[in-house]
Amino acid sequence: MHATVAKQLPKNYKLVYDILRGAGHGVHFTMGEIYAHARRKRPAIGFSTVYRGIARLRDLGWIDEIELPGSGSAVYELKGRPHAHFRCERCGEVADVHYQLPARTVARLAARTGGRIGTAMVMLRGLCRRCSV
Amino acid sequence: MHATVAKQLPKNYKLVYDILRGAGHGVHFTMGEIYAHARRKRPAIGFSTVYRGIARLRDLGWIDEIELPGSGSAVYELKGRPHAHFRCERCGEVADVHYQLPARTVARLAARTGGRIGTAMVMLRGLCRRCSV
DNA sequence: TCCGGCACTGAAAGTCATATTCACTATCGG
DNA sequence: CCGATAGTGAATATGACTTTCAGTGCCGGA
Repeated sequence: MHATVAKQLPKNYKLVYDILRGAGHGVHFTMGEIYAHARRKRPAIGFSTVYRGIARLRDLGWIDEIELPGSGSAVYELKGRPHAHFRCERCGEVADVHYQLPARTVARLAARTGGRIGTAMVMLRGLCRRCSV
Repeated sequence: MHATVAKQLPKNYKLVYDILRGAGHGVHFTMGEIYAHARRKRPAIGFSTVYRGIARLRDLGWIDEIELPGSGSAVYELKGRPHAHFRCERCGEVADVHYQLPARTVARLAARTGGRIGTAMVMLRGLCRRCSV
């Protein structure tokens, strides 16, 4: 994986990346949660550094930033294949859903709008299994 | 339509609704734009009143609030049938796209997550026709 | 080894779009 | 006319980023 390149990252940014990588795919963190984890490993680290680390990793394409409509804050996860997200309106939990709009559908929509579609995101909202009981 | 019920709205909320209704379907406004329009019609109106008007109309289900991932602010439009949104990454324009996830697909995803899916939103991002030249 | 520079850092301050609080005021059923 | 309730504008608070500032550290070249 990115190991060899990762070595060139400033150590604090690497620390941030390791938090996400350690959790694995499908685990989501808010900026605040990542900061909390980072402080546990390196108490003197500042919020700005974690923030800049996230920004760098996102720009490098190593992590995905998911903007949750209506939640006020974004969540981050290890870069993976495109997928949809489900957010429970009661507990706020965010779960990955293995689904993406068929390429054919996206192409059809692009033709209809006359522009170029870069990304298509699907956001599902409702009650998760636990909260819907 | 809602005419009879609309009469019961406080006049300032009705003013806000009329701005959206006057523009028709498929036209999007940010909170700030709505406030600007409102002031033109009633210069003494306060931001809070417009804000509360929007909140009320949204709760009544007369307008839709669309949270645009990564845009920092939501846009509002007259309530209509469910549809997807396309946002140009260059000019920021938001356009309606007549498409919604097939009910069958949503049902299949709900079964897979084990929860209940209330809404499914599709957000497309890319370059609009004018910006993609 | 010593130096110049640029990347990296933490704390603090700034931004921006809402949300909420406060002290009235207008309205409506009696 | 009255009291309760809803509506109002100004001001303030909030939350999540985002940028600025004043160093610090590290690296390649002389």
